[in-house]
Amino acid sequence: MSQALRNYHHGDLRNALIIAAAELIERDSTLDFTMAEAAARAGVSAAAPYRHFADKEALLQAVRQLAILGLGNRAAKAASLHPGGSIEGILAMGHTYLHYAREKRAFFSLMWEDRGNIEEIRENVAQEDHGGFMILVGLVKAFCEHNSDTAIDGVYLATQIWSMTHGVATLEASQLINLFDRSIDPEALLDQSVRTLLVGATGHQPL
Amino acid sequence: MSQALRNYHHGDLRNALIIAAAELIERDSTLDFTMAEAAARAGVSAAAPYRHFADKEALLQAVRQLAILGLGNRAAKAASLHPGGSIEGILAMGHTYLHYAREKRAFFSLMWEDRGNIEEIRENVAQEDHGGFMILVGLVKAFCEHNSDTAIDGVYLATQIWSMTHGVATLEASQLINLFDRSIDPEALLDQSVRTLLVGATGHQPL
DNA sequence: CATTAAATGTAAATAGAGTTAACATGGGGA
DNA sequence: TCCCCATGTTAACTCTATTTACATTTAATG
Repeated sequence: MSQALRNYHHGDLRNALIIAAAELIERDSTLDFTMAEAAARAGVSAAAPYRHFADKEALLQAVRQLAILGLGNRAAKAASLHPGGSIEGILAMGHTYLHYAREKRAFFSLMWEDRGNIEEIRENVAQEDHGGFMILVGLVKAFCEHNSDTAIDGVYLATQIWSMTHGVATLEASQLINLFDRSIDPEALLDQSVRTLLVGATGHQPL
Repeated sequence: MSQALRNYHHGDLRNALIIAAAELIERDSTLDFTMAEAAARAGVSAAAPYRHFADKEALLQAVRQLAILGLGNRAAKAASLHPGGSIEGILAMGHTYLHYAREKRAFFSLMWEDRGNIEEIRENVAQEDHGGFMILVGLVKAFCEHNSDTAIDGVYLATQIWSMTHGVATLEASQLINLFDRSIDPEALLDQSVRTLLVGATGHQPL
């Protein structure tokens, strides 16, 4: 099977549906596209998707993988722009996260949405490095090696930083980050917090 | 109008619906109760709710207020158990938050869900102190007065702490907080992070 | 190469949920 | 007391997900 104008058998419907769904999510900035519209966009009938996905959640799950990969790619790109072991690389990861959360609002929320099957997720997600978390761990470890004498648990510290970053991103998405002080700038607040966490962990002077 | 067995006119349907919805959310730990079931539970027909709420989102909004108040009450209670200016009070707020997020999963996610109307939310939310944020601000300010010479922006520092706490709570809810290290304990990680943020802000020694 | 089972599409039906429309009731003020 | 309006009711209506029964290829098999 080659390209577009196939009759009856599409040839690559599964992927076409994932792309169609992603486009609709992108277009409307919401997750409530209809299966029928995704199917139509892929050029098939409304029932066809059910040959490839058990239900809408299964299709969303596939899009979720895509979204997580997308964030991971951005993270990798951001990290590559800064010298290893530098704090700038770590801060850039945070900025990338905030930027993604803003620009890809619906995809971002899709990522953290309720999904079932803990263990299955755990596997998928771990394989994909889940949006670049291991990249952050690498940056954190490198930073600590350059800036601390004592051994530091990179995963632990990275989890602290991720939590902070995720908190800022989600509170901003809920329009609550500057509920009581409109002047608060998410990036600045995050940067400062991350610096503090790094200083606290390494025991060094302010950066 | 007095109590229960009213015919035709319910008497207090609006509140009865809010309670019914909250009960269903509590029972199923999910937000997808049906309007019909909420109505039935309140003893009215499926169309009756629309005399009091424009749509399901409006009913959810009312429940959301309740949830936010509930968290605020817990926060107030937690704060009252610790001496003013102590770090224990601040840490207890975090524990309360994590506990609420676990115990009232659906209510918790409802709080941060997409809702429209930014400015309206801002008003409602600010009036209600949004889950006890101002209590946290008070605790933080008191702490800083006891532990620092320089002036500290309490709202800013409290926002950092809230972000951290919110990040831990939401990542835990998504089962991601210990994705790469199953031994991570959310409370411990949060406590440590909050201490670091406080130390960083006050410039004092580790607590 | 013909046959046929498995995979993948289609159209039409089903079912559940939100929401609206048209009508009913009854409590409270003029 | 009477009438209006808020509040309920029942019966549609619409939109979606999903299933069922049937159609068409593809591809493996003899």
